[in-house]
Amino acid sequence: MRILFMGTPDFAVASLRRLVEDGHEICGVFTQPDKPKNRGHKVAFSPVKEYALSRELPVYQPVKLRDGSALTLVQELAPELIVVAAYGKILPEDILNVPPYGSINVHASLLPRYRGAAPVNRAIMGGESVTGITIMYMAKELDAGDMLLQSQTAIDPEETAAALMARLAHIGAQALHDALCALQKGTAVRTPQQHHEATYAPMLSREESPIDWTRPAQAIRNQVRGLIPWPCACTVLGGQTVKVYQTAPGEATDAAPGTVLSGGKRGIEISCGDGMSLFITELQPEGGKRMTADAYLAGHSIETRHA
RNA sequence: CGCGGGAUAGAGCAGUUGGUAGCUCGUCGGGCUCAUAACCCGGAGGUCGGGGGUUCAAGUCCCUCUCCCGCAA
Repeated sequence: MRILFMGTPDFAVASLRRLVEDGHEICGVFTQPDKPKNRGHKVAFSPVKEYALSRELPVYQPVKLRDGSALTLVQELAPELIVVAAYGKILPEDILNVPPYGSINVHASLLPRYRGAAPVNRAIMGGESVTGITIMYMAKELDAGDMLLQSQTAIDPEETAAALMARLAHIGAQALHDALCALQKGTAVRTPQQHHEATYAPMLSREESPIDWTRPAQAIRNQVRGLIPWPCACTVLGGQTVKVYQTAPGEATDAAPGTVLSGGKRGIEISCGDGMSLFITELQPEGGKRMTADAYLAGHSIETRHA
């Protein structure tokens, strides 16, 4: 099939790669414009752009989609189908309606739950034990279109958002493949979403990083897992901000939330809001590298209070 | 030229006004203990990121290169 692909991060690359390997004709790849990103002010290409360039696929990086020129471009590319995976821009209806087969989206949640920009992170932060991929037709309202198929997977209790995201990228690619097969055979079924059960997964923000130790231990552990690799949960230890990468379950305690109870081989034990503690087992101080709590303790003294 | 922190023993850190490098953990050997994520004794391990300069003397001061990281985007 002649496909116009739109995506930006690694999650989207898996789907694009699968389309290419399945022999589809990729008439164009839309991805977010290059922006000054890293330290310094170096511009970095999106993972999708990197991959597209390596396959010599035509890359387009429109800044605005509603000024008419993007619509004209899509019409000129004349795709039979548009496939979107974590593109990061809202598509106007007139563009969605260009291809005869319509426009479909690879979304990393079991819709109608977790509609929006950060479904994987929010699912983990919400303590979910199951999530998945939904392939759906795109509609005017965000992530509200009719579903083509879903594929679910269990979330390991210790799995980080980064790890789950990588798994879902592959599951998504497979689901996309299956959906396209159904579309081409004409066996695809449209299932409307149960809109009243919809929940939303808004974009993550840096303000969600600081750990609130008055929350329950498990909620904090979910926050730590869910915010990896960005923005990461953080707290203040000995006057300096540290990112918390991994935690382990603790024990019952009656200490005030946020109290450092111990520091040893099991990690740095801190009391939480529900009478339980947790152990920080892996962290990263400002300006330092990611390290185990054990290593951190070798060169930092423990203080008994923090923010 | 966006702001800033850092590079010292396998790991994490100290190192004062320049004077031949120290701590914690780990590691090796020994001891103690019913036992230990415990404790005691002893040992090994570093051309102080690379290059250049100042000096009688540089981890420490100056210049430069490379790499790592936090913030901001």
